[in-house]
Amino acid sequence: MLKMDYTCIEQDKQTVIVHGIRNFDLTHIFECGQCFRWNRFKNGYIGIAFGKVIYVYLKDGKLFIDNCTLYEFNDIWKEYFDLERGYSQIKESLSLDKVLKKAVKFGHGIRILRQDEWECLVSFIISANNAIPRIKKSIDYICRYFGRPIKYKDLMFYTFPTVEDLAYSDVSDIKECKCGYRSDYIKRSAEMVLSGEVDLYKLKYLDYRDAREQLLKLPGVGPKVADCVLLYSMGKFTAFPTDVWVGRVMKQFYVDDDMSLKKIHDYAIDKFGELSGFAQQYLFYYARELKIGK
DNA sequence: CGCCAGGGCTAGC
DNA sequence: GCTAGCCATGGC
Repeated sequence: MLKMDYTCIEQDKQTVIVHGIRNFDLTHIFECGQCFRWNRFKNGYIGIAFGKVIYVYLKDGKLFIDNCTLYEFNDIWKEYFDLERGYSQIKESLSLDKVLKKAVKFGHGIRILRQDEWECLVSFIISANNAIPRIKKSIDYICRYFGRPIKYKDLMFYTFPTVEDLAYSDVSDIKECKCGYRSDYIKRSAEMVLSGEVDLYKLKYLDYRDAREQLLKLPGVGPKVADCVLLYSMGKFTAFPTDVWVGRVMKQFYVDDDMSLKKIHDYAIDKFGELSGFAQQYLFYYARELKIGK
């Protein structure tokens, strides 16, 4: 079993080149619903995370990360892209299940990103009862309004605002970012994180249950949003975000049509165990791309 | 026009 | 513990 999904790296001017990359497809990674700030650019994607803009593309079986130093690769992107995890074994285990075998084949290059906790929290508060294009727009507005500008290739990008930026903001300004009734949740959650009432950046050291319980104290955070934050920013792979799409695909292949989302969630975690989060991600991408159950 | 979108909050049981 | 109605906003 391979521990890593790359072999070595080299630097060429402002680009880090990652050799021996496997189980890695940029479209799968960025279009499977786990992140909202990456956009197609030339042969790859351009985006911003942890205050840095990068342009990533695959060529000749190598991953090119432009606008990146060796230090930044090791400090940020190696973990962000979860490159030290071997996905082959995960995919093999999940593929013992007939349905997941198809889903894994369909989204073979999916990797679960390790995003910033705060950005992830706000993003998925916005996601509640919302449509993905609108979620992306609202997050973009928030970054333009409250974030810090960064220039790259004569293009302007904006960092995600800090906890303080939003805790001290005016709710009406958040509303101007088209966040609707979620604006107040964002402001109040920011205040609770800033005060330490919920110690957001320590939650990754707790187990899944305890970290989830803490997240559920935040306004705008229910079971589904909490699981997204746990899975996409804290490496809690027992999380199984159960939204309408996952509900549809589960009802199509696994459970009765009238089962509640909460029961489906519990059923899935019992079935997939430590691999629940990976299973969810393959199933979500499969279901949404193929519009299963709709 | 009504319905839906990566749900959560609240009231009522 | 569970469910029904409500919620901003825009695309269809």
